Amino acid sequence: MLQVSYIRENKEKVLERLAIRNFKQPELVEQIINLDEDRRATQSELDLISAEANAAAREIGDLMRQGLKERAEHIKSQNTGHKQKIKELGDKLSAIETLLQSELLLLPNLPHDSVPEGVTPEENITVLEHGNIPQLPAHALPHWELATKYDIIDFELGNKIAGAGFPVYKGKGARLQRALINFFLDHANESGYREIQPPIVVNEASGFGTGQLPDKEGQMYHIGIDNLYLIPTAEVPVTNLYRDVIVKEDELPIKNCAYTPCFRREAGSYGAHVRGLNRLHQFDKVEIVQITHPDNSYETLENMSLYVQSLLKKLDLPYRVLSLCGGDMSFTSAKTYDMEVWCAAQARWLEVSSVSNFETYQSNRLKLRYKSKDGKPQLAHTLNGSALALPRIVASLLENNQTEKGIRIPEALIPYTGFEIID
RNA sequence: GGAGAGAUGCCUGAGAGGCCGAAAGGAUCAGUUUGCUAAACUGACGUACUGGCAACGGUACCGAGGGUUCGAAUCCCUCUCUCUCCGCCA
Repeated sequence: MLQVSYIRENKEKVLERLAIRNFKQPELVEQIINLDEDRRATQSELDLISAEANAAAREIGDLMRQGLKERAEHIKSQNTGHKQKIKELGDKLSAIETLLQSELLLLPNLPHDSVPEGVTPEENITVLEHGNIPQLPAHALPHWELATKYDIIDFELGNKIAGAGFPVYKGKGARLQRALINFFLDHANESGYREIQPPIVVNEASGFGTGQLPDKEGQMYHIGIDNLYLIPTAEVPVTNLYRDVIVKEDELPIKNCAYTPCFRREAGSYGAHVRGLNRLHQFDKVEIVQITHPDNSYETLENMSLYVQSLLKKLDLPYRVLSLCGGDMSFTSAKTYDMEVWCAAQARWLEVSSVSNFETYQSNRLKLRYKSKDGKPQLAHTLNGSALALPRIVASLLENNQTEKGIRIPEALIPYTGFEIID
């Protein structure tokens, strides 16, 4: 959520930045500024009357204590209108605030100056490509056929147990999952991320804190009886650890990571592009989350990008890095890099990570601040990234590394799997 | 699922209609002092909105929302959450 004071003082800049992301309702900015003015006027009026009422009450109290009951009664009779007025103004104020709040929620984050203009994914900028596109044998198979061939992932069985999008991993398939999780966690730990094991259900307040609620309500599984949501990403619980928190400046940066299963309803998805592991309702992911000083967040974003790339290099996966254009970035992001891995048999790039700087957009909602030794509390910057999401990594490992003898496991992963080939 | 207790500042915890934005202790920060570690003493020490160049003011906030009252952290109602005991269970 953007800060009203910032919008008020930088109206032109806000409009210009929103245009970069092709935002369709620029009139909201004007409305918000007007509402804010209204809010402040009402607030002052209310403050003034409250001050009068407080003064009168104090005087009555003093008089009562002195036993001057008559004079007290006199003042009482003179101040009968306050209560009514305070109530009216209070109601008016909260109505304005509710409206203001709901309009603020409709404004996306402002893209950073370095974010490319554009509307569609085609306008994303390829920052770099790394690795060689593998040459596959004549009868190369897509991963969902390989999964069946080697009996490592069973989509049918998942259908029976839960439904489409809930695969069952078996044997070496299951061990590969576990290996990847440990591989990712170990590397995150080595890079200074503290490991967190959070709840995988969250309450409403947490959903609001990171912005999944109210807009993405339909994308989360909701446990009605207890009013809890299955997390769509570890970002939600791990970032919400710092909701309503003021940290000390010298504690920054805060680096946390977590492995969790992630649950997404993916309502409305269908078609060939979501076959196999490409898009699931439940998947595993290691997430990295940082809270930084505003001065450092873009440097941190670059470092997080490099960190994710280092994982892909270790796994020998050809990848490219995209800088998302304004129109393709998520609502809450100020700048996002997507990492895509080449899936050889499908012959397409698949997104395996998304690294974003949210600047103060999340922290404003979370009320996540830092305090310098002398200064006032300031909003911190939050960043996160997948490091990494498993299914598409598995898909590309299967497709890219298929040989006559079986699926070759990359060198760096063998200590984790305990086997060199899936056959 | 049954019964009970509770929710106050960074933490512990007092406060039971006005003198309460809130005692006291701890933590933290600044200073004084002692040779170091440490201790003692002094001072500072919530957040948000808002007025003002500033000094300094105003308002709100004691889990949330309502109510009673001239006046509510304190009384009443509703809700949420936490804890304890019993039951069930990994």
